[in-house]
Amino acid sequence: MTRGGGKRPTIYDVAREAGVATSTVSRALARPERVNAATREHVLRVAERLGYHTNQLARALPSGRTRTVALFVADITNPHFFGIIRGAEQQTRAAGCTLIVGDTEESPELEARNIERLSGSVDGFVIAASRMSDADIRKLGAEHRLTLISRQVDGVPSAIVDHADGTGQIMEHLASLGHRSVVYLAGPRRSWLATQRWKVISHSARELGMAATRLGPFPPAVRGGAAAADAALARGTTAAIAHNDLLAIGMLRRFADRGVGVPGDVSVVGYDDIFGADFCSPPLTTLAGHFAEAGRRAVDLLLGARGEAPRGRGAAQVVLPSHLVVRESTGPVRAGAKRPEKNL
Amino acid sequence: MTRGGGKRPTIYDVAREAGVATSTVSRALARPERVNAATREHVLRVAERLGYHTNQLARALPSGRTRTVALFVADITNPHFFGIIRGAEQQTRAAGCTLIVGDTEESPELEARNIERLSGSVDGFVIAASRMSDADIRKLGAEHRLTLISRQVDGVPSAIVDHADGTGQIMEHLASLGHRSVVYLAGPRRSWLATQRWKVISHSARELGMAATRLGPFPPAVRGGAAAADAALARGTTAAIAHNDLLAIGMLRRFADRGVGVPGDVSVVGYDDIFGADFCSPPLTTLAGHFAEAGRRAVDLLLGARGEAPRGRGAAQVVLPSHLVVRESTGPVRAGAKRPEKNL
DNA sequence: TTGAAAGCGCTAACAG
DNA sequence: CTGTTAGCGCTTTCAA
Repeated sequence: MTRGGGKRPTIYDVAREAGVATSTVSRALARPERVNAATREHVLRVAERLGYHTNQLARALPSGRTRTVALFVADITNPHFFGIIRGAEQQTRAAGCTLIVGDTEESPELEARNIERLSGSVDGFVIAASRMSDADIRKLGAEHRLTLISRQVDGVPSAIVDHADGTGQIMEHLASLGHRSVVYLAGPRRSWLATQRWKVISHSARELGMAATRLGPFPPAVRGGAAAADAALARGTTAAIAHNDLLAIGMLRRFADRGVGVPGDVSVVGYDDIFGADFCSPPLTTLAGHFAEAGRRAVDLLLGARGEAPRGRGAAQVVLPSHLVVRESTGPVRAGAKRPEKNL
Repeated sequence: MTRGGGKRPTIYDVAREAGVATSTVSRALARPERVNAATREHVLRVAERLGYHTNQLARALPSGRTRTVALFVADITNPHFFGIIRGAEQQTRAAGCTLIVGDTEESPELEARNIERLSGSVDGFVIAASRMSDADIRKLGAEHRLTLISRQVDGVPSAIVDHADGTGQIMEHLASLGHRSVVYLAGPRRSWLATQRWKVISHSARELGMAATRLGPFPPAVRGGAAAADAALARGTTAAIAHNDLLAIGMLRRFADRGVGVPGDVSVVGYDDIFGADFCSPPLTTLAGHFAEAGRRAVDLLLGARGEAPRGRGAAQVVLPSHLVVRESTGPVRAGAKRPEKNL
């Protein structure tokens, strides 16, 4: 409640004024078809006149359905999550529900605590880029309605953008440009994406006859870029794949400061195609995906829309397509470029 | 409620198990000082053992205090609002409350509807860049707990960044570079900021002996940049002030496409210093402010923290400092630059 | 300090 | 189709 000068009218007020029982008012409001058309009209008119609005809290108490869903993101500062938040917000609103957003600051403890705190006040949780362990997520998934974004765990519904396939695209792109070595600047240790991506990178590298090195972890933010760029340089690689665009942009800046040419001396690739990826210098080659759509689907999954499979065994695992956006931060290996050093 | 395999324990369960009355349990939980230390300990231990968690819904029903605040932003896509959202989220969480965010899509109707819908489910509202009329806001402010961000209305608490003073800084900066004319690419018609800024621009222009023209409105987004840039060009101005950084970045892109030099042919200034303003080309001169702090203060105002003045007459109007970040999108007028055309 | 009991506003049987 | 009557889980007088 915000504040009622003279108290907001309740169904009791409407009932008295309309000369009917409260249950009739309740039905007229929530189940119009189960009330005589005439009385319904009458009740509605009285409610209107009194300025009645149903108290969602009171409505939720008996049923336990709050029509609210909570979304947690690992870092609300990262533009990448904007798309997810926006999609989730749209879909939640479309379903007549309300969205709560929380920042878990890359902390699995904070994730768990938030869920604990909000449990009972929301109908379910959507977690984007969860840093919790598979086991903890599975446990939480058994106790609460829960869907994941950018993370897959058996038995828990999820929506991700196909970064595995996308990472393959990145590797082929680099190989076709003549790169013989690649460095992956990894994200947080607990990041599931980081693990998955490295798997694909190292596997593809073997197939393509390239050398691949994993460095890090680095904070997936612009400020992590300097250290990441320096580390990549120390390896003498010709191609660097950053954990995300934020890190890539930070690297671009560092390379510029150090007089290292991009893509002349080194090619740089990012993930997410965030706002700014198209106008940084040079514009960034990056893996794009419909993250707003991922947000929407995750909410759908949670709310049980679209006839999506339930949780537990056979929980729906939505995989959205990704595509590589080639811009100017990647290019052919320059003739006479340094040979990659040995993969330590 | 999410879902309880075997029902979540209630204070009744705890009371029975602990051999006390429910009211004692309630007190032990909410007013520890009003219960005997020994019984309190005992009750707490039992609650712990049973895995009891208070149902916030049930707690809110009698009191009407939901410990939840709603934040509405005009466009959740705009990075500018990220800072505000983040600050609001932090402060809300610090106060032990929960934040709901909503996108009002630049629509005053949607603002009003959202407030109506959530009224009763939240303790108050924070609206950033409201598009409603002063009268409507004042009315809403009388009926609900409400604070504003980037908008001032008599009698309603608010937190803004000092764009009036900041706009003066912009004008002086341009004047000192030798500009004799300036164009303001205005934001949405209903934008209070747009009106305020134009007032300062036209006033400063008179004082500084410059010509000033207002063009627009333009959508305050990157996509609005092309039309804005073309309009500015048609005026033959040497300096353009965009309603926000998004629009400015869009203009930069258009100028580049058309071969117009920035700042050689025309200087460009934006507002907000959003993510990306420092690495677009050229890096953007823009008015910066602590928007996260504005978000924090707005929540403080709402929750009545910091001993801030209440609403009504003398409602607190927090004004945060702004400062001009001079980058490379502004520069001296080139010798032999086109003369500004007559101000129509 | 503790217990009994009356709600908060709405929904959902169960009768009529 | 409509009214009566229990609750939902917690807080809060009012007594004891």
